[in-house]
Amino acid sequence: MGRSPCCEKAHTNKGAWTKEEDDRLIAYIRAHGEGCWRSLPKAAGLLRCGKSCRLRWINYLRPDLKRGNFTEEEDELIIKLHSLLGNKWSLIAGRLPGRTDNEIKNYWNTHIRRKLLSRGIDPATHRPLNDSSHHNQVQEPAPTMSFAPKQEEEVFQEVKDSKSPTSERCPDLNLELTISPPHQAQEALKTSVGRGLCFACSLGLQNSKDCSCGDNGNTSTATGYDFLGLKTTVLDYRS
DNA sequence: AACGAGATCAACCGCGGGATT
DNA sequence: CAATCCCGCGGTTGATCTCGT
Repeated sequence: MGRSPCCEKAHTNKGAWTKEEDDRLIAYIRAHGEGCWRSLPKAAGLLRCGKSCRLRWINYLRPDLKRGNFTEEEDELIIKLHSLLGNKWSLIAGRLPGRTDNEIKNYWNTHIRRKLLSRGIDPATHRPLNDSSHHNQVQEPAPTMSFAPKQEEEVFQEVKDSKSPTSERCPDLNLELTISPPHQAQEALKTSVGRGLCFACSLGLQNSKDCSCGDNGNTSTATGYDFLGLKTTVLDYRS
């Protein structure tokens, strides 16, 4: 099926953005809002393709970007999320306010990969590098991931729907742990997340807005569910 | 000071998939 | 239902920066 090119390549600039281009894009989006990326360049007087404008705005010009170094907490959160979701950078970015998928992807490839390797952990599988049980068919659940019974199938479905490359690349990475009988899930939650703390607290992010401990006392229900943003609105920079 | 190697990150590319016609 | 449009994603590239020699 033929696909029309995203833009008239012959008349578009490429490469690094100039200050003037940035200013034009910012001014246009301030006045008209995001969206209609295909028609935006012409309307804004930019010789760029819509995709390029979108990327520039999302990854660099958005006012709510955090920028700066990643904190240790963010590092650990990214590692945890990657162990569950694989290279779903946009999903991971959705749980890190002010961070973009591109930024996280770059950070993963340049910093975290090396960090995990130095710990003797395979960044692709999140298993010890010399773990011979890697190829076993029967797996133990990952130690820290568990979901409340009520929502676990939804969570599993989301991961499954995402056609996680992790599960294809690493069939041993046990995503099945999300569909355990209720009592197992509860027990796993108590032991792995720790004394009924929510996932955010288990990562040391007490009092963060992702903390669901205090919601309604039903900590175990809120945890994994909320963790993937299925109960609460997934953080969305576009909103 | 000069150079090369490695690290970093902004930007590009191609594709998948939902929405629309 | 098929064709097309458009958005968004993940992988990759290449320019620039940093550091060691």
